[in-house]
Amino acid sequence: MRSFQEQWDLLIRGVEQIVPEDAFRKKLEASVRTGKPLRVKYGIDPTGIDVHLGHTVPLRKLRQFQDLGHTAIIIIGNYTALVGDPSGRDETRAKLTEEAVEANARDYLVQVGRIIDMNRAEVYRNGEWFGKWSFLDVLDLCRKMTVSQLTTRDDFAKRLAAEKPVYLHECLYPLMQGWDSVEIKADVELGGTEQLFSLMCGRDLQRAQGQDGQVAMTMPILVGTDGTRRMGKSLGNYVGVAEDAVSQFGKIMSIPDEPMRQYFTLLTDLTTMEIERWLSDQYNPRDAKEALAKAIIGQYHGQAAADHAAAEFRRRASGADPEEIPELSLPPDLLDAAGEVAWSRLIVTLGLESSTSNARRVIAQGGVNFGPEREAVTDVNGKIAPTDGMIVRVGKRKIAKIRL
RNA sequence: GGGUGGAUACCCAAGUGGCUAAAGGGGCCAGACUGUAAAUCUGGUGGCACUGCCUUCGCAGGUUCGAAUCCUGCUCCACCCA
Repeated sequence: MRSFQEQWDLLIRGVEQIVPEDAFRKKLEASVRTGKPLRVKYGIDPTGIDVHLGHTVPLRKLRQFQDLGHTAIIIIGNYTALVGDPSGRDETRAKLTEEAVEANARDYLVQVGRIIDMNRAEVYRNGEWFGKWSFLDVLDLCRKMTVSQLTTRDDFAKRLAAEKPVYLHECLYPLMQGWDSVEIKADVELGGTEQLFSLMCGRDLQRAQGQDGQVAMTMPILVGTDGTRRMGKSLGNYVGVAEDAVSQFGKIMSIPDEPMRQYFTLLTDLTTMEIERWLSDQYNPRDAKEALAKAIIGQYHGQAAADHAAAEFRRRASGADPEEIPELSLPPDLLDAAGEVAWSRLIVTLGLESSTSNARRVIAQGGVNFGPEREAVTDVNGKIAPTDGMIVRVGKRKIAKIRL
């Protein structure tokens, strides 16, 4: 086992806050001294199915704990998912059916396995204990928190101020999450900064049960590919860990320059010195971003795939056609007696635009060309006699090859 | 139970009888430029058999030459007072 100082230095990297820091120091020291691993908890609500880079921030930290010999504990909030976590939300989450939750949970665990060593991790569903509770038990749990404690929460306070609804069941969420910590006797709980309230709730509940309260370790919220809002599926600004390398590469290259430091720090293992070097004036930001993308993608697809994705991206950036062009057979009745078809119709048939109106617009904007010579299509009402193998390009990224 | 405010295009949000396929912003798309699918600038952004036609402003009716705008009923949402 590594020394206290070594562990400490590694573990605090990228962390937003440790509350209380002092308690963490003591726990870690004790662990080093006794050789007893810390029990580190991370909870997930199985509400969606795409694990994205934002989720990997606390997960990577959890993996770090694991690599230092501590115990990773994943809590699947199958019961809490039925409630809906209000944290950081300005709206109420939709509730899910139990079957959907369980399907999501299984899917989640597979994806989480890309980051966490599942062979060494403990996994629990919080329905394991909450499923056995009676209403009295619930009431008893409710005694642990006051309304005013709840309303001091930023997200609730905001919603109340904005005259948006706050439902009672949402108020129970932090208590449930906190109780999970009691059940598994957590030493540390990881979460995003918006989770602090819930994490501290767990500490309070544990102490009320006579346990040594857990330490809350919060990680910064990763900004999405738009560079402004948090990464999230519903915002469409996320990079999924299960996506193919080329797509991931493109998305990472599309982030603004500003969040590069955050991405480097939270999503790669590069040392602080290496990161600072990439961000210094001696490198073109494009090259730094490429290094960033490679470092991230390598973790999920291997270095070879990452390099390939970079090469592929360069090809496209230089205007060349991608290696693989989707091919599509045209239905025979598409062509008229003269063997021709309207450009707008062809573009829609090839799936390059969603409507003829859009197709016509993009033609009018000079965004369509075809064939090896990249002959431009200029006439909105124009027709073409398609030939086998003909390539049609719309905009910079959309392309298709015709099969007759 | 009583009261008030609200429901407009992908999202936010103007519009309260005709000039409204519907302001503005975001997002998205295209073009230019470049350091990249960054930034910046320009244009576009309901559909179609497209110099025209059709459909859209919570739902269903009604008034009117003409309605997102007025009337009636309904549905949904929020807040306030009890």
